[in-house]
Amino acid sequence: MPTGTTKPRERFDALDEQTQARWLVPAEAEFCEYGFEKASLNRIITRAGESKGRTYHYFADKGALFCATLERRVRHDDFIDQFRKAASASDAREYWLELTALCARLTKTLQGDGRLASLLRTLHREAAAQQSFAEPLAAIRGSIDDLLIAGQSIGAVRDDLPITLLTEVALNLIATLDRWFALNGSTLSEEAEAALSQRAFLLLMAPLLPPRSTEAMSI
Amino acid sequence: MPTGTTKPRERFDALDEQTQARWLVPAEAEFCEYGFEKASLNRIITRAGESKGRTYHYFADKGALFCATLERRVRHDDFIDQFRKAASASDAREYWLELTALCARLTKTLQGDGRLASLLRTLHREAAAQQSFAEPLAAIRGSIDDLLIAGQSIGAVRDDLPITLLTEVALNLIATLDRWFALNGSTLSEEAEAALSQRAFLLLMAPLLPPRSTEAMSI
DNA sequence: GGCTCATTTAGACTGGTGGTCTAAAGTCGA
DNA sequence: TCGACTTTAGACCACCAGTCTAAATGAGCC
Repeated sequence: MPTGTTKPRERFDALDEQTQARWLVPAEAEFCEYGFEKASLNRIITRAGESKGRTYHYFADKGALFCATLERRVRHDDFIDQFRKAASASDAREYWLELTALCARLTKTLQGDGRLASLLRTLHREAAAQQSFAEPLAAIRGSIDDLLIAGQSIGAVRDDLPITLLTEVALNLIATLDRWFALNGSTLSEEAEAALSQRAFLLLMAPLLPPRSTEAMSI
Repeated sequence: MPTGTTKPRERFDALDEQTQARWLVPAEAEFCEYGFEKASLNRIITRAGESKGRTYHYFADKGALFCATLERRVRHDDFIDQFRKAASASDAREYWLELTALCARLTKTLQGDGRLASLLRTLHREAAAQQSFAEPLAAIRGSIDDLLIAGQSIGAVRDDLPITLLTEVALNLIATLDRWFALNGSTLSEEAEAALSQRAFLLLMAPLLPPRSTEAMSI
């Protein structure tokens, strides 16, 4: 490493968009096709028409390239607004209606952007990818934490279990539903899938709602 | 390959237990420490004091070795009984009590056998591992399908969503809970963890129960 | 014992991996 | 024009999973 003033990441961010795309376009294609571990950095470099030295000058490692690729696709600004809106709901009904809308929008976004969906699935499946995306991921978890805490304060979300556990459950349920529809959606008609997808939201809601008395009894 | 009569797997199964252990013991240690992808077959072979030729004579590939390693640890006979018992419950209350017991037992088993827990977590996390364990995994999914269908017939389990979706959700919830406790359990006292773990079972139950009317309304 | 033929075995070898290193080329202020 | 620093190309490294060849071994059979 040089005198220590600039890090690969800063150097890359300073590049103009077009130059950045030289790596990010082939990288996205590669990561979408092969996932993280099986993606070949050598192949990406070759397809980018770049050299190894230059590549490692701008990226600390394979994970940093994946991170940059994912960050370019992800546009969370709009979602943050909807998060805030849901968090400021004044009763349980409004809260869950907002979350329903948010989820529907997420679904639509993923359906409209196959590349993003693919990268996110890779992120969810591969531990190595999660590691390189650790900070953004922690921020997302934090946002969900906040959202659930807001839900608790109006009685929309159970408060008999640790927040981080609920967040983990919610995050993994979303990923599970997404994956199931990605695998099984093709066997359904367009409308059937939409209807089912809406109903499947109940699966996400159910474990987050305050428990019913009958459940508590049975333990 | 030889005349085609015997396959690597058959050859390995024909070996006596002690000889099998020459591979399986170091393989288990390696897979537990590094997971599937990052485990080094070369290292396993070296630690086993075996040669590459002999190893590939008994195992088709790295996945086959992982499969054999996992199969040795997994003792599902006893669980099958409990599955059957739950499936033959005559009302919802009995059904869920049985499942509670089954889950408690699973928890205890995993706590008592760290190696098994580690291998199962690897299986859940890494797609490549799942691929080599595909048939057993399909069998497990089938068993859960059956269990849920039995639950539906006595009104213990919702029937407004595809069974395979419910199974996937259940399987992933179990894995999520297990992982959360593996990561966060150390910060809890023994009793607190046990109590919490029992309460967390509600998270698994909730999405499987027939929906309450208020939920259905809010959609 | 010998002969034959198939199986078993050791380990060199292959084409790939992510990542490092060196030395040349470029850049820029004085 | 010099010197100091940054950027760049690509040879190189250790290691990977998996293949291949040629020697060793073993089982029947004479």
